[in-house]
Amino acid sequence: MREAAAVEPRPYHHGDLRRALVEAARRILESEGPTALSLRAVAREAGVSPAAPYHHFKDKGELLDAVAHVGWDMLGESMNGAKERAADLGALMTEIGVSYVQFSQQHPALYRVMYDCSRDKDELPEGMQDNEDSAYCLVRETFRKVAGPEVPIVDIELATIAAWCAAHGLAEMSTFKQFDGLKIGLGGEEAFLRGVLGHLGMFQASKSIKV
Amino acid sequence: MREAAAVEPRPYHHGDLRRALVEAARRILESEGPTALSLRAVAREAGVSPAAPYHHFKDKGELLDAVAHVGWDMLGESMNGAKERAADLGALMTEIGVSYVQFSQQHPALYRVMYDCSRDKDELPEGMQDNEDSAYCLVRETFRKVAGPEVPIVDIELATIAAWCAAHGLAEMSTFKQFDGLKIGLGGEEAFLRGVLGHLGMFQASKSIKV
DNA sequence: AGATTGATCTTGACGCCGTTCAGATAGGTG
DNA sequence: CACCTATCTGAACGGCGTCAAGATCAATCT
Repeated sequence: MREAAAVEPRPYHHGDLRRALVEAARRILESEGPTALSLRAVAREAGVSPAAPYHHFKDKGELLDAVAHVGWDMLGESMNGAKERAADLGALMTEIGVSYVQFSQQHPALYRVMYDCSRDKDELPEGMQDNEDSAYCLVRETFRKVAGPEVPIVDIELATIAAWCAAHGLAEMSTFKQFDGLKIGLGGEEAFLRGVLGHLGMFQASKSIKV
Repeated sequence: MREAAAVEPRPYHHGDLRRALVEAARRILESEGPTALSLRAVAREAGVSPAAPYHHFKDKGELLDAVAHVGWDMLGESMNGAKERAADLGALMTEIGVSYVQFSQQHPALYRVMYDCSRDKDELPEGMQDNEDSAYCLVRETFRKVAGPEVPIVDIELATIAAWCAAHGLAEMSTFKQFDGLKIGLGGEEAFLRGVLGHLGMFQASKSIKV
C-alpha cells in the first residue's frame, strides 16, 4: 500500500533526519528552554530512538553546533536588515546593534546555545569570523566607511571587537529583571537598548572611531 | 581518643561541610573546568557521600550560588584594587575594566559559573546589584565623579550598565583563539584589552559621559 | 529478477548524573 | 543518663550521553 505519497513528509528510511533533528531541537528550545534540550528529548520530539541521532552527528555537541549555525544565519540576516532601517550611514551602527540585541531577546534560548557552543571550544562563533559576507565583516566595513581612510586598520578591527563585546554583553544582561524599572522610566525596552548603546562611543555616529 | 585536636580540620560530625563543599567545588573548577563540576564530584572531592550536600544546600543550584558568591567577592576586591593602580581619576575606569577582564581570564571557569547562575534566574549577579559597597556602586560612583554634577543621574546609570556590558562581553570573548594574532601584533594580552577598552567611549577619561 | 551492500534505525546496555528516603551516627540538651 | 536533632550513609529512582549488536531497507550489481 501507499506507493509514493511523497508530498513532503518521509521520502526515505525516516526522512532526512538530520534536518528534522535540528528543527526538533529548535522547537524544544523555543518552547522549553535550554535546560530541556537533551539529545534524548530531541530524538523523542523527532519520533526516533535515542541512538538515531548518532548516524548524523558525532555527539550532542555537533548537533548543537548545527543548531547554532542556523541561529547565526538568522542573526546575520537580522543584522543585514538594519541597512534598510537606518536613515543614514551614521545611524547604521546603532541599528545593527539594536537588531543584534533584539534578536537575542526574541530567541534567548537559541542565542545562549549559539554562544555556549563557541565558549566550549574557545572559538569565535561563526557569525563573528572573518569570512566574506559574515556579520563581522558587515560591522567592520560599516566602521571603515564611517571612519574614513585615514584611520588605521587596527583601530577599525579593535572598534569592531569592542562593539561586538558591548552588544553581546547587553544581549546577555538586558533580560535581567532588575532593569525593569529603568526600562519603564525610559519608555520601553527599545528605548533602554538605545540608551545603553548610546553611551558606548562607537554606536554614536558623531564620535565613532576617534583614534 | 583524640579529645579535641580541633586545630582547624574536623571539629564536628564531618567538619563544617558547607565551606568544605564550596572549596571542593572551586578546586574542581580550577583543575577540571565547569563541565566536570557535578554535585557527586564535589561530594567525592570533599570525601562525603553524594547525598551529604543536601543537608547544606537545597539543590545543586544553591551550591553553585554559594560558589558564585565567593567569586563575586573576589572580583569585587580585584576591582577595588584598581584604585591603587590608577594614576588619576580619569584613568580609574580603564583600570577597573582591565581588572575585571583579567579576573575573568585568571578564573575562567569560576567566572562562567558566576554568570550562569545569574542567567538561570534572569537576575543580576550579586556584584552588579545596587547594594552599598557593591562593585556596581564602585563603577557608578566613579562615573559620577568623572562626569560632574551637571550630568543627569539616568545617564550615569546607563553609562554604568553600558560599561558593564562591554566588560562582560570582552571577558567572555577575549579567550577566543582567533584573537591571538591581533594580540601578538599589539604586544600582548593586556595591550589587547586596553586597545579594545580604549575604543569604548566610557573607558576614556577625556570623553566619558558625553550626554 | 535476485543477491549483496551499506546506510539507517532500534534495542538494550553501561556508567554517570541529580535527587530522595529510610536508617545509622553522634553532638547537644534535659 | 536518655533523648533529640542535625548530620551523614546506602540504596534506589528516573534521566542523561553514548555505544555495540542486530534489524531494516533503498540502492546497486550481476
